[in-house]
This record gives sequence, C-alpha cells and structure tokens, in this order.
Amino acid sequence: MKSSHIPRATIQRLAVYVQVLENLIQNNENVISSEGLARACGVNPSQIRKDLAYFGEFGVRGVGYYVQDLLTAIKQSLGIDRTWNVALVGVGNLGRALLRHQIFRKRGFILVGAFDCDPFKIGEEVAGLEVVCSRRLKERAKDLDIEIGMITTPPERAQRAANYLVEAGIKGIVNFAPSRIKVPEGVAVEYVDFIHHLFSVAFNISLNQSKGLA
Amino acid sequence: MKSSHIPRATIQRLAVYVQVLENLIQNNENVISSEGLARACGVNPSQIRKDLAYFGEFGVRGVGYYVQDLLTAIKQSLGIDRTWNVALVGVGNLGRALLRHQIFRKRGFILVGAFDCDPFKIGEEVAGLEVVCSRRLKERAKDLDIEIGMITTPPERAQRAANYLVEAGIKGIVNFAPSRIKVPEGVAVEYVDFIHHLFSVAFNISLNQSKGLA
DNA sequence: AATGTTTTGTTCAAAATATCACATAATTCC
DNA sequence: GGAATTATGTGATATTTTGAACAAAACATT
Repeated sequence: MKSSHIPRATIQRLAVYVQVLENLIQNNENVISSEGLARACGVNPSQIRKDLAYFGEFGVRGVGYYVQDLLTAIKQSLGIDRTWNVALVGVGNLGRALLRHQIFRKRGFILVGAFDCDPFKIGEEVAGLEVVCSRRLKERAKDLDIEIGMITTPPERAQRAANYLVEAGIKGIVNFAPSRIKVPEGVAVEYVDFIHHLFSVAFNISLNQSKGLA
Repeated sequence: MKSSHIPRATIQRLAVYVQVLENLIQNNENVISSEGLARACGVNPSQIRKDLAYFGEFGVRGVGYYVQDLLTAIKQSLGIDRTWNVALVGVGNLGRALLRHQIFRKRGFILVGAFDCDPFKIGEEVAGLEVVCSRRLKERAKDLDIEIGMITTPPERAQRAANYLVEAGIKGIVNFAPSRIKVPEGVAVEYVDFIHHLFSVAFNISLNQSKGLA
C-alpha cells in the first residue's frame, strides 16, 4: 500500500508490535502469524495486516512473518533504525530516574544533555552528565546534535522549557509535566502522564463494579 | 445523555480537561466556555460538549461552565472524587522515583505498599515505606485495603507481578514494564511506556522532514 | 416584559477506523 | 507435478468517532 496518511492509532500499535517481537526474539521464535501476534498484542489479526500494509509487504503467504525481518521493517518504518540524541530538561526526582534508566539507551534514545534552571543543581553530575543551565540549551544542542527534548519540570515551568527547546531547533518533545504546551507547527509533541492512566484504571474499576451490581 | 458505552478516547480527554481545569483554578478563572476549554486542550468544542454529555449536563447555556463545578463533576464521573490505595511492585530505579513522587498523593492515589522479590531490597525503607516480599502481597492487600497495583519490574517479571496482584484481589493494574500481561476479565489494565512516545516523536520528526523535502 | 445575545445540549451527516471475507500466493504432502 | 493447506494482502462492509449545524435555554439590556 505505502499510503499517505497513517492513523495515530496505527503508530501506537506498531510500538506494541515492536515490544512483543523483541520478546519473541528473546524466546528464539523465528516465525509468527498475524493471528499469533494479534493474540499476544490483544488486537485483531486483520488489524495487524492492515497496519503493516501502510508500509509495505513484510509477510510470506502460507507462512507468516519472519520475526527478525518484521522487526527490522517496522523499526525502519518508524524511523527507529538509528539512534536519536535526547536532551532532558528538569532534573527533579523524575528527571533523575529517567537519566539513570538504561531503557532509553537500549532503545536507541541517548540522553546526551541534562538541563535545569536551578543554580543549586547546575554543575551537579547525574548518570554521568553534568547538569547545565537551561539558558545554554541552544548552544549545547548544536554541539551535541540533539533532536529530541524531554520535559520533566514542574507543570508551571513546562512552557518555558518547551520554549528553550524550540529555540534550540529541537523538532520533537516528550512532555512528562502535567500541563499542555504550545509549540510552533512542525514540532511534534507527545504527552506522558501517569496520572491519566491511573484515572483510566480508577474509572474502569468503578465501571466494572457498577456493572457487577446491575 | 447518561449513556451506556463511553469511548476510551473520551476518558483520556476527560483526564486532559481535569488537568486544564485545575490550572484555571490556580489562575482564579471561574467560568469557561467549551470554546475556551477546547483551545486550551487542543480539541474541538463540540467534542467537549459531547464528552460531557455522556455523564450529564454540567454547563449553563449562554454562560459556559463554572470551572469548579465542572471539575467536581468530571472527577465524580471518573470515580476520582475519592482516594485510592495503591501497591507498587518492583522497587528498582523507576519504582523508587515513583514512590518518592508527590504527584500521586496529590491526585488521590496513595502509595501504601512497596513490594519486591529481591531479598536484598526487602526490609529497606523507601519514601517512608518498608519494602515487603511480593509473596506477601495478598495478605497485605487486605490489611491495607489496596485496590490498584502499579508494576515497575523488569519486563520478564511483569507477568509474575501481575499474578500476585490478581491473586490479591486487585481490580486494576498500571503496568510500567515494557511487556504485555494477561489478566482475568474484570481486571482493568493500563500500559505506560515512555518508549512508545519516543517512537511516536521519532516517527513524526522523520515524517515532517520527508514532507519538507517533498 | 420583550428582545437580543450567548453558549449549551443534541441531532445528523461525514470522516476515520476496524472487521470481515475472500482472492492470491507460498508451502507441504502425496 | 498437482492438490490441499495455510496465511497473507486487500477490497467491501460495518462500526465508531468526529465535526457542523441548529434548536433550546439562560442571561443581559432596554
């Protein structure tokens, strides 16, 4: 198909497929059908075939998908068949935990800069990185070839952090602060908010319980 | 309307409305129109009115929504007009950061238990909680009145953690580990995976760049 | 009190998304 | 080598979700 517009939902599912495929590789499974993958991901088999069709034909009829090949193909499609340099703004509790977390590097997102505006934090070393003043983001972004920013400031500072990142020419932001930010067109923003997921779970529990009573 | 089935997307947006409304209260704004709220949330005004209609009529025609009233109404609808006791399983880097994070308590999710199966961690104190062996989850869940579990183990341990939680009678799980888990019907699961969001940003950057070239 | 203004709640059409079903292609088995 | 089997890719169909439009309701003004 190699189509033009790809649904956001498809992208999110592709990320799930990557997750599951990597586990399959761990278990030395070489081939999987759309049905098998669907079961593991909790979606419909056609869904998977459709999602993949946006990017090309990766399967073999009568056989299924070669796990390693499919994984490579999806990664290429998502643009994660390479590494990305990432700057983190806001070295608080969460920021520190993320800086120390190995998972980013493992998945090709390399934290190359840590920024904060608190003079007490500047100069401190966290996970092998020296904390630098946020004002110096622009200058550093060029040297370090940073393309993605992660915001882990308190909510009221998120917009300012975003401004620094945009000014530094960053083209994508993952915002962990619980507030919406405004950025110019052409800058991709994703929001990560644990609380939203807890809300969702709380709602579903309440729902299930009221269903049980009915 | 007070309708039966509520789209998942609606729930996620309600969580965003809560976020924005709380910021409005901070700024002493008392009334907001669906249009104003829509702008702040980056959605369509009809969308908002529709989302709210699932739960009742909260606005005043010709006026808009009283911010505090609306917030209260949404919280009630989501089942977050109360506190929820939460258990965390997996006291690693991320687990520690979450245990120390104030935001959960602030939003009514109280971390009352920390569990891990590593003997070196058991007995340790983190954020005022003693780390307890995961095997004792069931016994503790009753005493502590735990209703929600958060999994922050490595991916290969996530399923076991989920099993302990289910066995303990927990009805909702937020899984931070990058792997899918299987749970019986009636248990609500939400997945939080930062990497997914980074994938999404990476994809959109690649996309924007290829658009720029075209 | 009547009219005008504003903004909600809701209907209806359209767009987007998911699922079904089947023709197509690769493989296996006789 | 041909028939049977399996599982993909995709066109058609169904469902879900969104957005536009408008009638109903509250308030403001005269």
